[in-house]
Amino acid sequence: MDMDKPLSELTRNRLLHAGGEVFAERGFRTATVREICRRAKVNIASVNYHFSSKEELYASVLEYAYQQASSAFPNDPGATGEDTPERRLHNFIRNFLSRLLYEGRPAWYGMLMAREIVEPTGALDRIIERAIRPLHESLAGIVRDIVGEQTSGAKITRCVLSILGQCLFYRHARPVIARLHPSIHYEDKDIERTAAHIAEFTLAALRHLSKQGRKR
Amino acid sequence: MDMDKPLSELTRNRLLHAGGEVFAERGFRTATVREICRRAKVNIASVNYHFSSKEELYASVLEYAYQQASSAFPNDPGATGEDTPERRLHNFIRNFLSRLLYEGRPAWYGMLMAREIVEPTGALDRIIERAIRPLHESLAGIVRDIVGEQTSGAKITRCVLSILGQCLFYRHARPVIARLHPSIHYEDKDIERTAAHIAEFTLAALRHLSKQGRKR
DNA sequence: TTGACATTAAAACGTGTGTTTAATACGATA
DNA sequence: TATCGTATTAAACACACGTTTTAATGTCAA
Repeated sequence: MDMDKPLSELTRNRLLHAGGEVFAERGFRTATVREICRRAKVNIASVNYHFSSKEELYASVLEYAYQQASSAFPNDPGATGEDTPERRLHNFIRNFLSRLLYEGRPAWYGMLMAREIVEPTGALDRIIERAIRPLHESLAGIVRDIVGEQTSGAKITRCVLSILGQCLFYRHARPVIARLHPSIHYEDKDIERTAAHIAEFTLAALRHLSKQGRKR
Repeated sequence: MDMDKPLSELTRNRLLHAGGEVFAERGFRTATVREICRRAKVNIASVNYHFSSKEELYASVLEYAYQQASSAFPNDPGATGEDTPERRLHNFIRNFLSRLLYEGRPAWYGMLMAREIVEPTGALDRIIERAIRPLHESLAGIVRDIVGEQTSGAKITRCVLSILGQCLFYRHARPVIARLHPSIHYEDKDIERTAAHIAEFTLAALRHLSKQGRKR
């Protein structure tokens, strides 16, 4: 989408796109309507005309980003019935990381979700039901397939949180990681490397739990 | 410290304490000087008189909280030479979690640090050198003792990030976890339970890596 | 008691924010 | 072309923020 051609674009769409960028970069609170309008090259009153309020714009951006993300990054791309649970776990992790760390339009939702987790707004409940809970359940299914049915639900929950925590840390602590470990990058093959580590670390833990479960 | 006895307290200390609370709850940007002064029951100009600016107050709060935290939660309490690396890891995790999740004065630093990680301010570099890097190195030492000297530094770094990510997730995603898993609480024995899980999960992964290392 | 300095307080300042208002422009239709 | 509904815009509003200013008050030593 070319921002230099105002005559060919609808104002509303431009606000959605600029809003996606700015909210993803800054989060809801720090993002300003003026910055969004500046990027969209529209008058500041347009936000209230088209969206009523900054909050409604944010809600609409979330909806739009969700639609975009659903097709670009499905939750469980490996669920073809042919992959092993181990492979599905690895795919899940790589997929989730890509959403969080990739910097382009389809990544808005991942970034918006990561921000919402640590800086909750009124939209948190909707994001939980729309994205986080399904994510959690999908991952829980994979974990259960690996550790077996004898492992308690509470234990599986803990494992899911451990996996999500590892992944999200690379998003949330990015400035810190950049300072402590400049060799860790965020291009495609680095995301692959990160996913491989998390998958290996996690699989080892899950196999241990699987054996633990079988001892009872 | 009793906020209802203004005559017995110095204004500066009251601002430090109220600032500690508000910055920990809200983060630097969202915290307001007016809220801090309201809690401290002092006039708003006092911040500029005693601390020059909101930023200087923040920096002083960090310093004060750091002093408090250093005695209450030493980094490696198990380093008496008698504990096994496995036990030291468990102690480290429990200790770190306590800092992050316990809600009382000594926890300010952990909470401030957790916030700074996801919402960096000008104080980030200082916090990295003061707290995060030492934390990282301490943990890296423990990890190395478990996996052995043949494991690469890069791999150890990844493991450290995996451990920190698991712990910090409970802090950063607290509102989400509260909604998805209301049975996960944050009292002392719950922190213990969380630490036990993370330690078990992590030890299993590290033992796997230890064996991997020995195969080469 | 006086004077110097420190501290506190109220009011105001300067700037930024999201929102509102009224005027104008635009596009479609009769 | 005129009319009407919609969209856009500039200016203003109301409020919040961190900071400054100024005057009053408190404290302490001589």
